[in-house]
Amino acid sequence: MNTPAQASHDDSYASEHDHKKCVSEALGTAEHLCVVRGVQLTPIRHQVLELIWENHKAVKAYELLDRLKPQMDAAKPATIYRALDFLIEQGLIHRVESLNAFVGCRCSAHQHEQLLLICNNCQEVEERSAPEVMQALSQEIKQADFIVHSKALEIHGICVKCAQTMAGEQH
Amino acid sequence: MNTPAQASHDDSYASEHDHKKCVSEALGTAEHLCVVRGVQLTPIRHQVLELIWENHKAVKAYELLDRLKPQMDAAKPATIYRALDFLIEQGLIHRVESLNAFVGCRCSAHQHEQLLLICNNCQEVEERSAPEVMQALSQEIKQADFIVHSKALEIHGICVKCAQTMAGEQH
DNA sequence: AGTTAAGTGTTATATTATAACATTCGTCTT
DNA sequence: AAGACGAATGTTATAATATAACACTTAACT
Ligand SMILES: [Zn+2]
Ligand SMILES: [Zn+2]
Ligand SMILES: [Zn+2]
Ligand SMILES: [Zn+2]
Repeated sequence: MNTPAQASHDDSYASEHDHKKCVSEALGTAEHLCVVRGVQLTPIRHQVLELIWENHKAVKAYELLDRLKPQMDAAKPATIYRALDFLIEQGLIHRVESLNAFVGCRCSAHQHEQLLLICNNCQEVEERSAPEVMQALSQEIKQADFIVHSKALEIHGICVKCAQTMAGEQH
Repeated sequence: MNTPAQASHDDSYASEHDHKKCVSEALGTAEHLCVVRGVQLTPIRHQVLELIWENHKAVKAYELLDRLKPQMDAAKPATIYRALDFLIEQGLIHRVESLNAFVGCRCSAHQHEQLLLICNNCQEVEERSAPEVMQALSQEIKQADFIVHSKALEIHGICVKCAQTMAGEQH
């Protein structure tokens, strides 16, 4: 009937925020946008989006496949990749190029290209719209006479929570 | 539909600049840096670096392998990946995350993290140090309390030469 | 009914990357 | 000289990521 064990375990981010709200907002926005756009958020696509939103970590396609199989025995790589293609096209998830992985997008309704801060320790991804960076980038690209199709702006490192945890453990 | 209308000769960039100079500078710098650092630019590593520098396009690992085989029949995937790992560690090449490909670095001796402008038409990659972008990025990352390990800043689109070619062909 | 387009099922394969262990070779030690 | 070592490479196998190709279903439209 429901899924009680969602935000209770090792999810560090979830321990500090109301992740159910993240999920319901993301799914609600996705459903709304798909209706408005006249595209189909089919059961498979919806399930994959939910799986991606289990947490804020970047997740691999084959890990999603493993997570989907219990609910859908017929799931194959194409099942996942087709759903991912759709979700990316609709701007509902980000592909994290430097990890070959995927993460839910919190800004589906607005501009989609964001700066991604990717923690090498916990795999969580923080999106930032970083307007000053984007402004400087526009200038730079204009100077280069380059016609932009898409941007991948990915920073790897240690997020603030992991940094605190590590500091507390003092090596 | 329209045909892709690629640049007819393989080396559009080279037709407009002295590419031999690019190569000799890149190899010279690499040799020098490796001596200074006390690391070995072995024959295999040197050959792979030369192959990467055949042009300014992002090149795939298995394409390099194919190019290496005539010179080195024993070449296997590990041969290439080990050489690439070394060249990346030494900052002599960039890994283009969004293409799973590699390109020579023109700034080996200086800072290595650059903005990459990647042409979807000709695959050439332009590096730009983009100081204003980097400055804004530092600010943004600082605000996020994030500890940076590495950056992947990749813009896809159409380079100025391809744009001109396309415009000349009047679509 | 016939046609079409989107979505999915299914099988197979292509592409990218790493693991694991053996061998070679130069250098340092004894 | 013999042995030990570490770096690089040789070699085999496999893991991980992604796409191609074609069949089938469904719903909408003609
Ligand atoms: Zn959340
Ligand atoms: Zn973290
Ligand atoms: Zn050149
Ligand atoms: Zn181009």
